[in-house]
Amino acid sequence: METIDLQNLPTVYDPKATESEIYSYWEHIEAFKANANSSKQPFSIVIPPPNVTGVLHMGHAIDETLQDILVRYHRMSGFETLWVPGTDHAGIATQNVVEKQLRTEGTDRHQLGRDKFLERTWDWANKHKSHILDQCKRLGASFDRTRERFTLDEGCSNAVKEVFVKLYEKDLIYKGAYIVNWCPRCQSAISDIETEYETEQGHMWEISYPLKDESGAILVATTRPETMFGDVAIAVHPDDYKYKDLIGKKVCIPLTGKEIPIIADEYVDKSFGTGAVKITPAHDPNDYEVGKRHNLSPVWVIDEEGKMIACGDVPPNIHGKDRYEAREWTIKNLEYNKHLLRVRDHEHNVGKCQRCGTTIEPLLSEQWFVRMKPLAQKAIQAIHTGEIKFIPERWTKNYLGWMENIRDWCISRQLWWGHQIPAYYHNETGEMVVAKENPDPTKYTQDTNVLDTWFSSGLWPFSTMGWPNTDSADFKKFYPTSVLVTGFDIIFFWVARMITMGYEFTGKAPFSTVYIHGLIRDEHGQKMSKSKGNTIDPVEVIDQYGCDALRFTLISLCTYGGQDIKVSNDKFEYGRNFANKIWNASRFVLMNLEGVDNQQIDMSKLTIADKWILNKLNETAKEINENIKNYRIGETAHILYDFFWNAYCDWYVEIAKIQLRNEDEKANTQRVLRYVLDMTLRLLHPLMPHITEKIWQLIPMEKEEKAIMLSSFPVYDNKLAFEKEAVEMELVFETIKSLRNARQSLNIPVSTVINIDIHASKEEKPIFEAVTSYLKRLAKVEDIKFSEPDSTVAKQSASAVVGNSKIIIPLAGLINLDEEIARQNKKLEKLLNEKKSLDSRINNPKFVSNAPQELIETTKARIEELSNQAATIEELIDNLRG
RNA sequence: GGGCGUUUAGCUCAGUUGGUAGAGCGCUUCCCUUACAAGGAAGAUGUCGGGAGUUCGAGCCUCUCAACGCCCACCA
Repeated sequence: METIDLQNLPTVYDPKATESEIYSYWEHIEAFKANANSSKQPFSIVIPPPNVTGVLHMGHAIDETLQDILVRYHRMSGFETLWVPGTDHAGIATQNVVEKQLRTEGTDRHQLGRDKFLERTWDWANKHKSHILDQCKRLGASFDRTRERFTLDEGCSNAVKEVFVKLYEKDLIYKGAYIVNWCPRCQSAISDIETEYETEQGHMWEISYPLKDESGAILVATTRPETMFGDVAIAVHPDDYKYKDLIGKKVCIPLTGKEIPIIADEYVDKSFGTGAVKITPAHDPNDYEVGKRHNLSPVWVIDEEGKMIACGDVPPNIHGKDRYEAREWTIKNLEYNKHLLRVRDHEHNVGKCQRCGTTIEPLLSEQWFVRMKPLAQKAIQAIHTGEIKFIPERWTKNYLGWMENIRDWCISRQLWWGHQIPAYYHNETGEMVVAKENPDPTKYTQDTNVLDTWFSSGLWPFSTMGWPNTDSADFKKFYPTSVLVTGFDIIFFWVARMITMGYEFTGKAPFSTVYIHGLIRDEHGQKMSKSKGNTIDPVEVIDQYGCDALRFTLISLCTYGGQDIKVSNDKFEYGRNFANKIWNASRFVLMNLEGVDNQQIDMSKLTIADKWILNKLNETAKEINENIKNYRIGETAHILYDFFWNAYCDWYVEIAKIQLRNEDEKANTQRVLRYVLDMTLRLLHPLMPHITEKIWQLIPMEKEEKAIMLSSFPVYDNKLAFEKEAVEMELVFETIKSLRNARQSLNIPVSTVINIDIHASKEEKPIFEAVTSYLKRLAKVEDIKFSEPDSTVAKQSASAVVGNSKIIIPLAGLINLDEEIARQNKKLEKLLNEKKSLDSRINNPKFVSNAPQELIETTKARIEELSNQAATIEELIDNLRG
């Protein structure tokens, strides 16, 4: 990197210029590249692959940032670290996008044909594939682009075929006719979890089905009258006395007159509706089960587009009509023919397609399924054995609940974009062969269905590592991965499937930890969505505030409990301001490192303040390591913010200004300033990669690595523990604050010179003597005098009681005595209040007998201190009244 | 119907082994002090949702009630 004049750095941090420069530098030195042949301990993460159709949103921002923090932390901590990037082909979503394009061109996929359509979709995917990962680069993601994968690439496709064939051979995949959730718009089956239920205001129609023998009628309640033409029976509860005599009789379907039986089945709830249910096996999951029990053949009346089928069972007037139009026609005609006896408003839940929002049609059709129950066993076991743990823990219950009640997974989709099912049918005999390759393309035709997108995502942790080649270097080195980071919304879709597939095919958990973070919401707590128009574009935030500001803000909002995170645009000022603070403090340090040597800190020449900051840095390093290891990432942001701003900037840098003017202390102070800055930047680097790298490159010192991201992460070091000085400095800070407080509340202008007289206790005197230069500058004191603890106090003095000493500010004629008396009384009251409550505690015999000894000791000591201070203040007040 | 989460300063939220509450923003006062006004200094502000219990001691543990939110199941 070019040399820069450290004296003339801009006063405002410029993230835009910095970020692109720094990211290119990392790419240039290949800092993200993992080495599968390394002897270092591995740490690996696979990215939850964003959809190729996607544009970066806040959910990616938080997810990628958390992963990047873990990755950078481990890389710096000596692990061979791999973060695999990639994208998901997103079956339905992508096909929808391309189909939409075709529609605007006045054509559709059927006119184009499968091959041409796929060609076109591949073009589109290839064009967009890099886009979202390039956007992730703006987030500072340190993933290894040389290992970028796509769920539909050759390797993943090979893994998919391998898995499909193996599962089929073990009878864990089967083909069968079942009621599935059918989306009439996507024209495909979708899985149970792709179906979202919404409460809708509907109606309950009560329809009278006349008995064939004309002895009466049976009243049936339904929310979907248009399906009545597919009825094959009316069911009642076997014990329902109302209907006992009707069981076995026949009724006629109104409007068509088709005869169907009245049957008895336990499924019917006597108390709901009329107690009689129409059974439509082809269009309702429960009815299907009833139909099967009673050997009733299903009758299809609604087709794959949601239109009424032109068959003998459906009245000709509605042949080919949409299901809702058919409903209206049916109701009108039932009413006209006096078959409709009652209509009630009825609130019910309606299934919707997750992708397009279209109301699902339960449809009996032939699909491919994965038998999940046997596969789930190990995935459940893994939680109990602790092989896999969820963070936060509460998600385990959620996961287990789903796993233990898991149902078969419908994996076939009637789409073109995706992994085509590796089943082949003989053109003449129809014989089916399931194999990785077509046994004879001249004789066999491949199944036209493709697999659910999540089928390939479920293999992601090992398909990206070269599996099924278990000898591949990446698989051997980096599988199983270390941790999976994602939002709770895809625990069932994705996490659960990776775990089941991982165990089945690699015999191992694909990761040992699942780290679940909250969802990003808008400032009102609403989920962000394009349709609501309440999204915040991370790229815009980066342009406005900078990537590190975005990252730091988001991270600081992450709680250990994984609560959802509400953000609004201006929240990012928090991170922006912090970045700017880092920049300016660093700028100060760099400006004052002129002529600095390459020496280490001289530990024999440390001042009390040097020891305090080194101790504090050391404690901070310890806490950061612990918190990252425990996935308390939000906490690391708070700790570092507090350390850098409130300790390093507000106190140490201010004190360093004094020490730098002292020729004896200058050189070592420079080294301490530099060392603490260096270490703090390293601690901050995982959170704020760009600014820390930028500044680190500018620090004049010998560096073991080319980049901070490759340097070693600070850990606790015994040599830097200075507990005694840390406590002593607290007294110094309290003294300075008290003096500032006195000046402010007594309205003593900066221009007025004050002197102080320290009546120091024997133990505290050496501390005050060591820091007179700090007191003078930071508390704006001209002259400092020391007196014996019990010396007479000058009349008309303001004062401050700290520790066991008192600081006297003689101010004859300058202050309003009543004001000072009031100020002291307020302080006194505070002390006495605290003392009172501690007294009542210590006077309680039960407390003394039950509380831990250590607490009793500190309570006693505190009471002692409080009473001494209170007595001193009372004396001072008397003196003022004098 | 089952499960989970939330309720703490005006706002947004932290607060894991139970020892009398913190941050950011906002607010008040002073300050352009040669790193930073996106800054510095000094301050004010809380019966920790209601009720009961356990305990020497509860924001934290137990029970209960209330409000809001989410997930799962889904009776036609």
